[in-house]
Amino acid sequence: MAYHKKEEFEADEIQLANIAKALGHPARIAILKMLSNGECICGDIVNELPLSQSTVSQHLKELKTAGLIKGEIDGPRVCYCLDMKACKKALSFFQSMFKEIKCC
Amino acid sequence: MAYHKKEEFEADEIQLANIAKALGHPARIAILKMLSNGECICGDIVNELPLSQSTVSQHLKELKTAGLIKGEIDGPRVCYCLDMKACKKALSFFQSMFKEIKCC
DNA sequence: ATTTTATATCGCAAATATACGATTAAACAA
DNA sequence: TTGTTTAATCGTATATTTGCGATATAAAAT
Repeated sequence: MAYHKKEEFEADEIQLANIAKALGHPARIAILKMLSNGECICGDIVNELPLSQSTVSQHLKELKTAGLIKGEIDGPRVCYCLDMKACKKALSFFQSMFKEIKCC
Repeated sequence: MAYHKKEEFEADEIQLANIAKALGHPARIAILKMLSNGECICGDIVNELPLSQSTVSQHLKELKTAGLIKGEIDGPRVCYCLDMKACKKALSFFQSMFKEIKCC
């Protein structure tokens, strides 16, 4: 029992942790970088990463679940985009986290 | 074989992902918040979190390994502090990540 | 209607993370 | 020295993540 006590923390701590967790793998950082450079098509992302198609798809799903990206069907392809609202919120989370430190 | 392909990514992607991963649990977010509020003593942190002493110690170790905090022995206690240099670097990483988006 | 192309999902194996109690170690107090 | 307090580490159980190939699905082309 009790092998995850995550729900005992405050909502905003959980939310920030979830976003951070989604960023916690180099493949997902690389994906976000590509998206922010305009590389949006799923297949292009698959081709650039040293991972199989199914693995990349899973990473994309995690980013989508975390709310950081959105996928839009474009013919036979899927075009992914950063969700700017969510990204900005994440950034401001991090900023407030690291600002006004009163520690030793 | 090959159950982690993380080393095949670029160094800065790995570095950012490691920092994000360290932030990817609400307990560690809560710890960083306490530290930034001047609550530095290990025992105080243990008392405030709904986790056992050993578990909190593990979370502290992860934050230390990620370079986000430093521990200093203070008599029988240990005083933890944010590593401001590392935190600022992390923040600037996130900022550049979420800035200048040219996506759809 | 069939085939091709692009993406998602399933099922599984290995790796890693999370949590705890028990134990150890280190500093201080008596 | 002995005991006490504080924090780290060990051992272990369970949960989650990572990765792949195989399969399913859905749109487009033939």
